[in-house]
Amino acid sequence: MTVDGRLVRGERTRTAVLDQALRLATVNGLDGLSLSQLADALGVSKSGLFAHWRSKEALQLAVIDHARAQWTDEVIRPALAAPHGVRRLWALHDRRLAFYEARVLPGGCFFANAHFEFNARPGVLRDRLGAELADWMAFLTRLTDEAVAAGDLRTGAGVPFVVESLGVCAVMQAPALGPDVTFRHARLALLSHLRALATDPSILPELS
Amino acid sequence: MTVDGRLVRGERTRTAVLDQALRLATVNGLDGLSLSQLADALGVSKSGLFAHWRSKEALQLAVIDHARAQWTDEVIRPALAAPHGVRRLWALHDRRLAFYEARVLPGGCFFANAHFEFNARPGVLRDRLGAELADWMAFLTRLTDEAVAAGDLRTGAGVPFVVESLGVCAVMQAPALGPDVTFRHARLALLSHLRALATDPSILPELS
DNA sequence: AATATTTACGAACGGTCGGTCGCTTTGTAG
DNA sequence: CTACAAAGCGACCGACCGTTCGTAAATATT
Repeated sequence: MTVDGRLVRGERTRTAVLDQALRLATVNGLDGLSLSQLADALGVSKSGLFAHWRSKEALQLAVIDHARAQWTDEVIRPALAAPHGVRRLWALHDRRLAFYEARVLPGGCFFANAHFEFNARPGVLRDRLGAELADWMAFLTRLTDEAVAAGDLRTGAGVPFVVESLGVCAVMQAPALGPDVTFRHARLALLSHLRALATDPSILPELS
Repeated sequence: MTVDGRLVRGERTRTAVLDQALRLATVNGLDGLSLSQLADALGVSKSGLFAHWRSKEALQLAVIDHARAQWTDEVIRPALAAPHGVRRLWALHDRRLAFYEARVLPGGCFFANAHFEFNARPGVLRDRLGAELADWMAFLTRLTDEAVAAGDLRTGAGVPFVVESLGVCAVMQAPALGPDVTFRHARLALLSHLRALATDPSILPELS
């Protein structure tokens, strides 16, 4: 069971390209992403990119996959370390905002940017992004339902929408209005919203 | 006191161009806006546009002005017809969502799209958009403060951020998750949030 | 009537875009 | 050693981009 050195090299290159492409896409847009700029930033040739993806659109779809994997690794998985219930919901929000604050992606949030970029441009990319959004909201709904089932929340109505709203608005406002005040608003707002619905508000943290 | 026929013609053209440019910008982005497409859509020549704006950037700045004027006319002014206090705050949210629902702009919300497009691209346009956002949040804060001063709300802390969050998230999700359910979520969420803070929740409407 | 200004046009420019083609290099397999 | 496949490159293509220039028509001023 040996490995093909050519394939591992290809895979390594592909990962490096997707990392850079993801970062560039958050700055210039998923469509504004230029293969020339991408190749230059990586020190490879533009035509070499076509050895890995047959078209720009194929690469864009791969970037979406890559972004989802990163989101899962750096936001969802850490949040799942929190105990079930409303604390896990809070952990997800907190972790998400920390992801934005750390400026992992120079353009803030890949998915938020992409949703707004493609919300009126029919095609494969928009359909794909729409499916990602539906998945994400379903996940938020599941966490909310679990918090209700665990007896942490009196009701979960509207909670997923509020969680998503505060996260999206925070990443939109942070560059213009300042990250500190913006993310603090986003945390305080969800804390107070969840506390108002919680059977035991004391299990939610106080902000320092 | 006669008028110069050349100037009125120019002004008429300028308005028509900005109308179309604003619509196109919400679809392809303020930067993705192409002068060729814009000229074709209007049946004028591309070079003719340079008689009115010296560069694409100058036109983009004019589009921002135009978008602000439209927002004032179609969202802010109608909302100001509501009585002072929390009802005016609600009217603003409701009117804003109605603006989105009516699909006045095919791409939903010019400013939300533009904020996400430029949040990592330094330059005149980003600075200008940032100033617009600060103005808008200051306006929301003023309306909130008035609602507190009128005795309608026990506290206004966090209210502007929540109002903005729900509006932005709604226009982001509507195309992918369906306008009806999305805007209903956005309305219910703010209603319940405001009612929880209201001294007299009954002055806020029930959703049919 | 002569002149100036505003509006608008067509043609052309240099530059960048996504994409193709033929080739070389690197590594695997028989 | 040979044959093959994956990775990667440089040159080139047509299309579109924002912009400039010279010009013409309409409308104003003198």
